[in-house]
Amino acid sequence: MNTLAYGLLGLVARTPSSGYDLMLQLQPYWQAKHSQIYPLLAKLEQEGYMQFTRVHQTDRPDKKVYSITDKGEIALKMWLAEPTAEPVVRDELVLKAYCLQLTDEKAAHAMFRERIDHCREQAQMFEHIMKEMEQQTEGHPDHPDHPAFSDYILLSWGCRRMQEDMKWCEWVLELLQKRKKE
Amino acid sequence: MNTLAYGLLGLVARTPSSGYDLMLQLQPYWQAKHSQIYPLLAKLEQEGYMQFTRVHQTDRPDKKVYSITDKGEIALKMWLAEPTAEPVVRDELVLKAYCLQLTDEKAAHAMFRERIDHCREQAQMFEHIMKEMEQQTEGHPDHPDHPAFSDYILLSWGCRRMQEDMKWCEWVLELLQKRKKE
DNA sequence: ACACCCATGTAACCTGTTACATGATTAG
DNA sequence: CTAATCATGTAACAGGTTACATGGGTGT
Repeated sequence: MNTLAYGLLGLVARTPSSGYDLMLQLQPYWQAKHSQIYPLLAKLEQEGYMQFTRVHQTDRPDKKVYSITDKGEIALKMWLAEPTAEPVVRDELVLKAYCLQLTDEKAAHAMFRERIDHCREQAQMFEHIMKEMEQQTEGHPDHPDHPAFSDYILLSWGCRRMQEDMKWCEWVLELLQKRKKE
Repeated sequence: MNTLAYGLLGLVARTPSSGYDLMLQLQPYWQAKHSQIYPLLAKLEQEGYMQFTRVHQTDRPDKKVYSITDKGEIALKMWLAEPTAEPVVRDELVLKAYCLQLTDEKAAHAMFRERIDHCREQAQMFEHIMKEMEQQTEGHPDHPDHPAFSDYILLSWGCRRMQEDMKWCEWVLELLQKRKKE
């Protein structure tokens, strides 16, 4: 049982879903490809943490809809009580930033511009989902008992991260401007 | 040649260092254990990107001090011009946050408190190094031509990230307070 | 005496990515 | 007709962690 396994358990505990759907839901918060998810789901099912029902679809391929079992829910609750691992961040841009003196202004500028564009895109995506959610639920889901509460705090996390990353890049670009002027 | 390899190249390009030292320098920005670094350095040396000299020390074990070669510097500059990969973040706390409804107040509270403490510690570490740097260089290294400029922007990155993470956790804790009151 | 820091390395294992494979439906 | 989306899977490989292994010096 690794972190990804618990992440999947957490998702199916809320809403029974197919592997494909789980992959898409998880993507913004834990990068994992389908090739990692499908075998893991099979393993979790074999070991009794999940169960699945084959759902026939006419317009689309059939799918396996996984749902959590009692054993799965117990394991999930135990995981939640365990100490949390520290986050792992691996950002190539940070390593590149350390080598800024080896680049020309143009390349340095492009590097941070690209990241800013990427972050803006992602932030807008998060914001868009949040707005949709607020309309659907008719109000701000900022209360812990609101069914969409955890979705709300996760979206906020993603949005904040992107905005902070953007700010840092913009700050670096401003400092880099000084090179030209002086 | 993977990202870690370029990260190591970037470090030795600035200051020739031992594997042990590289591991420590890299830790805050790219988590890698010595067991990954040592074989990689050997490979980079064999392929001509780095060279090393064995340095004898009386009070401590001997060390291999790696420095960059011309081939290494060319490869490094080419990497800098290539498009940058998107950052990878894997944070167990985010997955746990999605399952908040399955936990009691105490566990939820502890989860975020622990993270806040961790972030504060890290942020203080970054701030401390920044202050030391400012004293050594006698002034703010916020100019791109300053030799400590890239260290400065990396430290700022680390500091900002920790502060933002803390803010998010505190925000979640505030929202969780509502559960009790109402 | 025991633990920690410095310093380097290997081996086994787990995690995650890329590529291979299939196939139906829908949108441009 | 071509590309994208939905849907599931396997195989090979790369990246990263944990454990094993060694050994001197320093601090408590």
